Amino acid sequence: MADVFLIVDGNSLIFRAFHAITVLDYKGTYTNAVQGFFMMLFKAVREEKPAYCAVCFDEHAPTFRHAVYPDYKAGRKPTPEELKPQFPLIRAILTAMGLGVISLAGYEADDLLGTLSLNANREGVDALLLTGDRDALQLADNATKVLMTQKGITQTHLFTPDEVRAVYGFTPGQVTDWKGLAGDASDHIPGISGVGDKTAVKLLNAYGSLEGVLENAHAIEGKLGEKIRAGREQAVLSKKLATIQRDVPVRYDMRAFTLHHLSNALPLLEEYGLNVLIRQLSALTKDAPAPDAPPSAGRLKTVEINNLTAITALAVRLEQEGAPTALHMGGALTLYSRGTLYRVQSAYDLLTPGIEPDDALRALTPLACSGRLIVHDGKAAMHRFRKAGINIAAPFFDTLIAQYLINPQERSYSLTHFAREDAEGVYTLYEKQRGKLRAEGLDTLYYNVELPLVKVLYDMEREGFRVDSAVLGQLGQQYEERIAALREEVYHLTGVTGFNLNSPQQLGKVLFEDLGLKHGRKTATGAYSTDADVLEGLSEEHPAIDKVLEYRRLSKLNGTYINGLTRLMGADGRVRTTFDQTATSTGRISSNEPNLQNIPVRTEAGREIRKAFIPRDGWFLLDADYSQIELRILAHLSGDPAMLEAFTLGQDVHRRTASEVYGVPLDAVSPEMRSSAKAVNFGLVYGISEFGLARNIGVSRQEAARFIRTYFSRYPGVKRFMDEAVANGKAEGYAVTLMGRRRYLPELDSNKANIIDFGRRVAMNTPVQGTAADIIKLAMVRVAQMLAEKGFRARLILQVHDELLLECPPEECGAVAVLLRDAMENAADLKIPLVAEVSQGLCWYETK
DNA sequence: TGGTTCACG
DNA sequence: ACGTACGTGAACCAG
Repeated sequence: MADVFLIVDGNSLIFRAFHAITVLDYKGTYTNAVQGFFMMLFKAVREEKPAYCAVCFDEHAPTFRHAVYPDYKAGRKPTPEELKPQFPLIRAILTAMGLGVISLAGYEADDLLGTLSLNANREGVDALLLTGDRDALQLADNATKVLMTQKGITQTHLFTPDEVRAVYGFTPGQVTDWKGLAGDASDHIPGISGVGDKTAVKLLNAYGSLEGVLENAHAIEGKLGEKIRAGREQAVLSKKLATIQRDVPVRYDMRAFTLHHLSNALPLLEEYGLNVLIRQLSALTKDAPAPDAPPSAGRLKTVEINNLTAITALAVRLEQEGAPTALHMGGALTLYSRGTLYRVQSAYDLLTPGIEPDDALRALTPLACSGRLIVHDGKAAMHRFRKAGINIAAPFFDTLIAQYLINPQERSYSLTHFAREDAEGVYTLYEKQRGKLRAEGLDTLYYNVELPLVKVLYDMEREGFRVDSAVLGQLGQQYEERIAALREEVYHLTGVTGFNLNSPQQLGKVLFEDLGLKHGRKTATGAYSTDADVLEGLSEEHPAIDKVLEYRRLSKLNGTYINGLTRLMGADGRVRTTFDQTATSTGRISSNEPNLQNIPVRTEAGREIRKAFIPRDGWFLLDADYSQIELRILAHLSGDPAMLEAFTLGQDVHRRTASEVYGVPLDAVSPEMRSSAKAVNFGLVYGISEFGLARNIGVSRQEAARFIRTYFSRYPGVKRFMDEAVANGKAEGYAVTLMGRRRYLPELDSNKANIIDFGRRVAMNTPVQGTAADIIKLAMVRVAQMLAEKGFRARLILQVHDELLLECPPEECGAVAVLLRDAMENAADLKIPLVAEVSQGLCWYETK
């Protein structure tokens, strides 16, 4: 048996539903038509089990129609106020369900029914038309049946051609003739006045068609004959009005309108308190086959945007007040300017001048919930919709993220730099980027990692991190007391009172002029450097130095972390960072307002601050850390045998390096040797330079150079990798990560040695740091997906480059810890294992 | 606004 | 003879 395509006359059913069901008022929102409409739809789905389903809507082009037929449907009553807002809601629910929502300017729903059914038949698919409009009976044939609504909302009558004949006494082909003669008051088709249903049937039986009747009108006697002759023109026009067009130029993809995603609308139904529908839908989907694919990255690649008939692109530009300034929908452009939304062309009645921005966004719910949203900065759009009370789907395509992948080093990614600042611009940009991503091998990274990450980060931003302000306050008080004491000590010890210790300039003057200490480096601007490195070198020279260093450390902690964090705490006791997915040249994510990626940990005084970062009551924090991920990546990328072996054997990699470089057995490595070796390993990751290494471990440049030479003789694979990274960067013009992320290296073509050297270090560092970024991003997407799939309540709340933090209810901790570790360790398949360590605690301090 | 410093990976 | 370890963000000062 052929598949069935259920095609619904939306307008007809909605009006019927509205009048059939007593008006319901749910928190000020009328939903009676919504409920009635979906009850009818569900019944048809339940009984007829269609494979595909689309709902068609009228979309008038008033000027055109009125010019041709001035009196056309002039008597139509205006849509009741309580019904108007239910149209967009119904479209939103349908779209969320993944069903077709089809309309085209200048065409009525029945023309779309005629076209869609004919197209389906041509593909060997049967059509079932659900409508209350008897015009549709003309479409009945062997492959198209009509399910006509009767009284109320539950009774329907199934019409085949035979059934039409049995009930009405004429064939489907004669429906238009019949309408031409008898008219249809409900559809405002005049027909011939004085000719009713019965008479029309008799006339058709006698003469076959309207034309037959008119040709023989002269022979019809009496008053009837007069009326027919007088109504000739009316009749011809009426027949024309009743004739359904079957060649509407509408574009859509029937096969995309499966019934596998109906339950995606449950959140929306819940939001409007449509409990009856929730129950019916649950029953309906219980024994339905499983969806063909979860809503994941895979689906994103297969959806063809050109086949969509609904709105396809939306640009939301967020200004300071957060109002959208330009909205664009499926070829129709609407502009929002100074409090007024101007409609150029629109499918939505809600988009009229004077509308509130939030209402405009609500009108766009169908698109936003459809998973077909193309937007510049999807995460911001998700937040903006959420502010209007709407939870939208993850973006189908994010031009901001695409632009970042194409070149992660732009100064700014604001839309104006890349496209016209409206949705048409966004759409055009999308089309260009799609090809570019594919051409540059960035497809997989984009669709499997960066794009799905947008929603993961959105959820993390919404979640936030609970902070105990009492702990923070207490700590702040301790810091401040100590800071005040230190300030006085410095004034006393230096003999200079009242200068600003926070001013490097003033401090430099006191230390290097007043006290005459010998200055170290100078800064780029020629001032005395007073940074910690320099001061530590002077520690023995003057007792004030150590006090200054401690003052600096505590001021930092108090200013940035105690005061800064307190300022940014929400009313619910949580801080919410903003993750920036386009901030770094290497692929890392950054965090700001507040930056939660630089909360102190290295010193005990600072680490205390982590005691203020806590889970919600009764829950735990889970903290998962990659162990030495960058060195593991370096080992993988270089293939160096000694380095690979260190990780294969599970050795302490810095100790192994020391053993190699100093030529001593592993157990003969002293802490100092290990420390120097560790600095070398860091240096390698950063793109080694003798100068940098020398400065970092405090040896001469010559010694550092010898150190590096020795290292490379022990790790020739690493040496080869570094040389090749630079050579490849020079040849290709960019550095590349394991997953294909690029960073361009114009520095290598500079004629300044220092710039070229910088380019060389970047060429060496980017593949390492960038690959680590690729890997943890993929792990985040997988963790989020697995938590959702398994229905865990645990959620991601923070990423710190090689570390993931989750908030987790106690009963899930064991299972989630395992899931986390697995996801992180299997996010990439390297020549050596990736290792992630998970710990659990009641504050961030405890998880270390 | 840019410079300096310092918190993190 | 340069100026440098790679990648960030925030606070503060100076102009």
